[in-house]
Amino acid sequence: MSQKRKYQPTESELEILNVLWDKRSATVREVFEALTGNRNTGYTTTLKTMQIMTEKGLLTRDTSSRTHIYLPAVSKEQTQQHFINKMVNGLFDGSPGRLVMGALDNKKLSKDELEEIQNYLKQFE
Amino acid sequence: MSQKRKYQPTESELEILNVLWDKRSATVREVFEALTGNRNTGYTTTLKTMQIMTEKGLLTRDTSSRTHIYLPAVSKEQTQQHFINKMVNGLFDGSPGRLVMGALDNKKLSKDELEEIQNYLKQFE
DNA sequence: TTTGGACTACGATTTTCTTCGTATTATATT
DNA sequence: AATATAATACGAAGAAAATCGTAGTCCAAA
Repeated sequence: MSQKRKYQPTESELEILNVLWDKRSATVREVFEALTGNRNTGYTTTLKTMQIMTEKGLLTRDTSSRTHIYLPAVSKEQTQQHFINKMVNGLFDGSPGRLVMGALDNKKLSKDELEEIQNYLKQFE
Repeated sequence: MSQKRKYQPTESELEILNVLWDKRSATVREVFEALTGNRNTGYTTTLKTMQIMTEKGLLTRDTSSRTHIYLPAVSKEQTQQHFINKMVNGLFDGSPGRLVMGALDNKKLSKDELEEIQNYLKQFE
């Protein structure tokens, strides 16, 4: 029974998580730097959001030094599955298969990716 | 160039759209009835939300009778693609293929659905 | 014809998310 | 040592979403 988490990341929290999933761990400054380009918000916005995420249990942090070091407390895969389920239930009549087919229809799907999927599918046979 | 819609449905707007996509058209009362079971909100909440959705251009309505009749103004497929793209960008590194594989990993995927996907994939070869 | 039920309109409240400014403290540079 | 730089904490404003209550209107049944 996969215990349902109380808090799931919001949109801007997801952007922060993406940075942390990529870097494994980072300071607020590093996350902020990685984010500029995408977003255009102030440093304290990122700080505040990461503090809230820590309260929510989405991040953990090492506060032993003055400059705190943050880590993701939720895995990317776990989060992906949550949103896949949400999408399946909310938009694909509860059928994961329909989501798969919807994603296969996606215009941005490349030949290479299609081939990769073909191969991936073999493992289910 | 698929013109990007100004408004995309929120979560509770999506629930309403699902009813309308299913029924093709419905009154507020009918939507409300269909929703009880899922949600537990008052009638005027549904009414208000549907009025806002009409302002946003997500619904249209026939107001010639006292009891208004609502219709979806956006297609399900179009909406699905929007959220697929959003998910791909926000959670799957911009790769639709990874979303497909994530959805294939979904526990609730049945044997039948897998087979259906296998067949569906053939059309891309 | 009166009255009760069902409908719409709309303002207002609550909650959640996002953003920022300011105060305070620690560190580093001159 | 003094000052500038950079970090955290925190309150609060702003915006969007969700919810509800009430007022007013139409219609049908008694």
